[in-house]
Amino acid sequence: MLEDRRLAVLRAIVEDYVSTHEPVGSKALVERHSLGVSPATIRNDMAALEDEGYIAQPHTSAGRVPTDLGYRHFVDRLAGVKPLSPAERRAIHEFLGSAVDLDDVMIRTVRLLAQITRQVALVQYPSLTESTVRHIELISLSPTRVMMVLIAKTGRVEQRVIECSGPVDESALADLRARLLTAVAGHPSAQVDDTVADFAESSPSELRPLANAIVATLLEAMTERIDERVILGGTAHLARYGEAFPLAIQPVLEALEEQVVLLRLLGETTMSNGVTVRIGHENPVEGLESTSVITARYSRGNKTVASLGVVGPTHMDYPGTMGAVHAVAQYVSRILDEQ
Amino acid sequence: MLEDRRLAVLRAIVEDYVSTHEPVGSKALVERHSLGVSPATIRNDMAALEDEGYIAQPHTSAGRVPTDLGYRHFVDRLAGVKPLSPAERRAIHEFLGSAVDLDDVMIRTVRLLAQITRQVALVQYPSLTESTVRHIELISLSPTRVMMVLIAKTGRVEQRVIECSGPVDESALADLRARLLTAVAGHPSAQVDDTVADFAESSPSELRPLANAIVATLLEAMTERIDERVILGGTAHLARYGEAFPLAIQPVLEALEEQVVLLRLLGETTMSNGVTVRIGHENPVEGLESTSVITARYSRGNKTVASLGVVGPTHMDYPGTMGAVHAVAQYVSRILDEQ
DNA sequence: ACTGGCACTCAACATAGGTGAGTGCCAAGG
DNA sequence: CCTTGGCACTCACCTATGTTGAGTGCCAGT
Repeated sequence: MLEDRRLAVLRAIVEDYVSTHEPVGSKALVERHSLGVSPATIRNDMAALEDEGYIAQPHTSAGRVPTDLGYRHFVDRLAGVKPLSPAERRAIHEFLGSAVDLDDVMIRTVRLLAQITRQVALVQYPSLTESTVRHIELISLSPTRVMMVLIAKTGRVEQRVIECSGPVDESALADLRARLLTAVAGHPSAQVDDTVADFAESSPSELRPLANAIVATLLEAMTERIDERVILGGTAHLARYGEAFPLAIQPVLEALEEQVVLLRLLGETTMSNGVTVRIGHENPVEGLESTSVITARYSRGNKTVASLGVVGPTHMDYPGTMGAVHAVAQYVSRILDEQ
Repeated sequence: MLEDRRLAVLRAIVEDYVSTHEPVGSKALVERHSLGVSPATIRNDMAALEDEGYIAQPHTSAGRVPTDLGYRHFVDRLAGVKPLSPAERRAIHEFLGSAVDLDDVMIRTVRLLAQITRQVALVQYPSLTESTVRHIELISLSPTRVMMVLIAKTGRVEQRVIECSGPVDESALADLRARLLTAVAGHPSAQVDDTVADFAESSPSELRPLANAIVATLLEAMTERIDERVILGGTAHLARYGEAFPLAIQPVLEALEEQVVLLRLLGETTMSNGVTVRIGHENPVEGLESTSVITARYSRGNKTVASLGVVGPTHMDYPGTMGAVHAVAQYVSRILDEQ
């Protein structure tokens, strides 16, 4: 009972602070929420909550502000995930549905997520690794440069430029291409290691160095992980908080420019269903101590392939943002299945 | 003579303001530059310069600040382009030289440019349109979905998903692929319109709708302009100016999120050699009234293909930035030639 | 347990005076 | 005609000094 009210007070503080962005005092609380007790009682509860570390005072004689721990409690116990309105769901579906290729899906997703959450959005490319080779093309760019284009069965395309030690003529290249194709096409990637080695050994000795280079590049390209790419959108939303908060945007912008950092943020998305919330100092990244990161996994078929999410100030609307991230992840999964 | 000194004063004002970011007064000017006259004389010159619109006072009894017109004059008549140091040139060459493919070149370029200018960098993808088809691959993703991968002779790769009205079996697809390839491979794009129409007409009637869809997608993909992509880097540098200046970052960040805007900024790079500078309100873009944009074209072979540049506050170091943009454009051209 | 009352704190706002960098103008000198 | 020192003036900026009021903690009374 008593414990119940304390939690209600914490919830009320978080909600008020998120909407007003100003420290909330006992009097304002009883006015805005019907708690049925007097400000003095609330003050006692607040003192207790402060002792337990859920809220803090910026300075004496100011209202209270939730701490990271307070938000954590709010997210874990007090708040649900706010579902999107039908209109929003429809808009998402239409917007993502009209994407023409994978790049387009990714770009649209990041824009969409940034727009509906009004926050910085991150989207990781789906991992499409294990795949058999559909076609390989060798293109002579200059006498000593060959470009290899690899098309996987899933539709992934990789291109690489290979340096040759000496000039290579077209007919030799055509020969290599034909033999390479029979060596790898259709074979699952596990077998390719072997068949491709045969290809190199069976090549005429004057082409041996080039064949070896091709094999090396091919194997590297096949294991290349496209899901190491993360795209970013909505950075302008950062400026909204501007100087108003202990959210100096410079370190945040700097952190978000590092692909490695973005991967780390998305990579630790643990919960396989639902959304992951990392609050303030819980973040494993320097420069993002006063931001929260909300992520979700998305899937293709029934395998989870990658993550997406948003980065915003710790005083964000958690239920709404979690709902949006969750919904967008679902819709992306659906779109990818259709493709 | 008199005119000469006035220009020297303008130059001194621009240089001081750029380095201190504070309005510069007559006394400070004579101290920092050896102009050989007294502050009173400078005051007269300043009054004249103000009448002509080159400088302005933020308020009465403050020093002077260059106007957009003042910067324009400075760039056109007074400043040279500061060449980079050998160390910087070496660093550029090494950094760009180790790129593995086109995407990598672009990404490295944008990072490099942002880093050395300490400003927001833009890089447009090179236009690689006019090109003959090297190979076309049709891949069945699901019974009613076909993916087309198009490899151009220059190494450009485009992929498209095509919806079929009914299921298509593998053998029919193999047939289409073979005939499509003979119809377009090696033909310059001008002829393809015709040969490809023949292909569609000669297809068996049950495949006619699919063949037509393929042709439509192919023609669209061939005219697709890769140079409509612009990548962005170094946005964190915007925050450095922060609240200190009439450079509210929000509108700038917003503007820079629009691909269309970025294209417009880079697209109007007129001077075929050297660099283009657009100052403050000269910019054709809303939200960038208090920024300057410095761009240069880069080339492959001896054709200019696209532009790159930086966006920064009007009070930037013009000679240094122009030198950096120029040098990077040159090095990118060189790298592209080598590939 | 809850509540009303009360003294206390302190950021935020406002007001007022002082300081100084900077200006424009002018009359005198090259 | 250009330059210069002198001088009165302006005004952003800083500091000092109230004043206010939202908010608190504590306590005695229900």
